[in-house]
Amino acid sequence: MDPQKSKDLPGKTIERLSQYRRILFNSINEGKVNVYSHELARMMNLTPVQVRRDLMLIGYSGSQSKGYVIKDLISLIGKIIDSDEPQKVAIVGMGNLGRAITSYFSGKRERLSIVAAFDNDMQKANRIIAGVPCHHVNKLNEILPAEGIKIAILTLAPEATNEVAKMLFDAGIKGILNYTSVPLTVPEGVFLEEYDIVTSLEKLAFLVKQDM
Amino acid sequence: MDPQKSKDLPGKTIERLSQYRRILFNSINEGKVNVYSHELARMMNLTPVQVRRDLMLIGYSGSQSKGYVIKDLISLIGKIIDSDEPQKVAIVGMGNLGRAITSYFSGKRERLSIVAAFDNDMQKANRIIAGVPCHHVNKLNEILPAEGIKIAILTLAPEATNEVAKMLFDAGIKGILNYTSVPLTVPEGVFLEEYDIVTSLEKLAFLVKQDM
DNA sequence: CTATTATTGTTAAAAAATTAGCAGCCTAAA
DNA sequence: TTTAGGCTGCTAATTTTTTAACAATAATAG
Repeated sequence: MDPQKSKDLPGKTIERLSQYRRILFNSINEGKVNVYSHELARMMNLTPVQVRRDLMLIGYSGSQSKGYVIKDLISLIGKIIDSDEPQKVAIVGMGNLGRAITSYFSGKRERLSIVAAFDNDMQKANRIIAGVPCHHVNKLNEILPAEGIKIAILTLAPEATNEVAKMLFDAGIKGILNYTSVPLTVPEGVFLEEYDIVTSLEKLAFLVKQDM
Repeated sequence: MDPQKSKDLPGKTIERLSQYRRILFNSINEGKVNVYSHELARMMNLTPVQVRRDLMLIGYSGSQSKGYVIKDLISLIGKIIDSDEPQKVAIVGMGNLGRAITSYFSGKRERLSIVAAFDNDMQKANRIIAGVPCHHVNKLNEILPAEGIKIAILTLAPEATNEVAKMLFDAGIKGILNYTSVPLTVPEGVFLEEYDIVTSLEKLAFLVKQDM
């Protein structure tokens, strides 16, 4: 596909591409070779039109009779969303949530892996936690540039968030996945994804309440 | 505000209302009484226009000179998104993530609290974990209706997800917050919020890569 | 060989969410 | 008093995302 184009893929399409790929890995393992848009749609809980449109945007063509060739599609999605060299990720804050996410990822992906953890608790420094070496936060400045880490996951206490975020920017971080309850402001050129559990739960509670 | 109206508040506005409220609690604690749209916007990392629009939608009016009265705003948001009686939540799957979320919530909110946990590991049944009584999943059918639980958080292994989801629907669950990597399909009348860590991280990695 | 069916690819329409623009109002200073 | 400045509330425009509609195409059955 035209590499120029992938720059302006809609954000939502990127998210779905990541999910298509994972779902399709399962299908491959089940021995499937081809897939129709309506099948993929049902697996992902979308409409077939949306699937076709997403695939159109990335320039992938299937056949009218057989649908899409799963392994080709997986490979194309990889070409678009994966980077050439593996990307390293740091996680900051090794409380319950930090450990949960780290061990969830541990050894799961090779192109995108958590290679360093940080915490402000001296007890946790210089140990391996959930399979990842843990350092004291004051080492951020050394380790991130040295390891070439550009992406960080934030799972720390609200009080510390802003201060640590600043350290991350100084250390050259370009992408932040913020699981704190503190809304972050990032400098120009840094990407931010935020997710807040309480918000989702309150929204859900609202919808359920309204419906009664 | 007109109760009819709150039915069709945009989803994104609901999410922001939940966040406004939490941010405003902090402001109150710092002794602030009034807040301007641009202040609230900066705290939340939004534009002032968006803040004003959200507040317009819920029918709240501030004053041109003082902005909004924080405690009134908090109270109005509560009237809209909270339900009259406290809502009970169950969490299914007491692995790392399940425990992390549970202990994060433990005792934090009164109107919305996790009151029961479930796991398919017999070892975990009939114990208190992260402050919440844990049962075996085969008790779902008894406990959820008995306790009047309408909302469930899913933090279990992918293999088990679909089967357990079905049990939840049968037990009368009306809202599901799905943290599994399995996309769910829910029956008519059940609300679904999904969030997948891997997707966010892959999207972020894509954006960072593209930017270089 | 032709008609039928089911699928894709794409353009166009619709819906949802954000952003812009500005009238009107309050305050305070001149 | 009058004027200037800064803020809200709202309508309209824009952008983003989803959905609809349908021509084109391949396989299949008759």
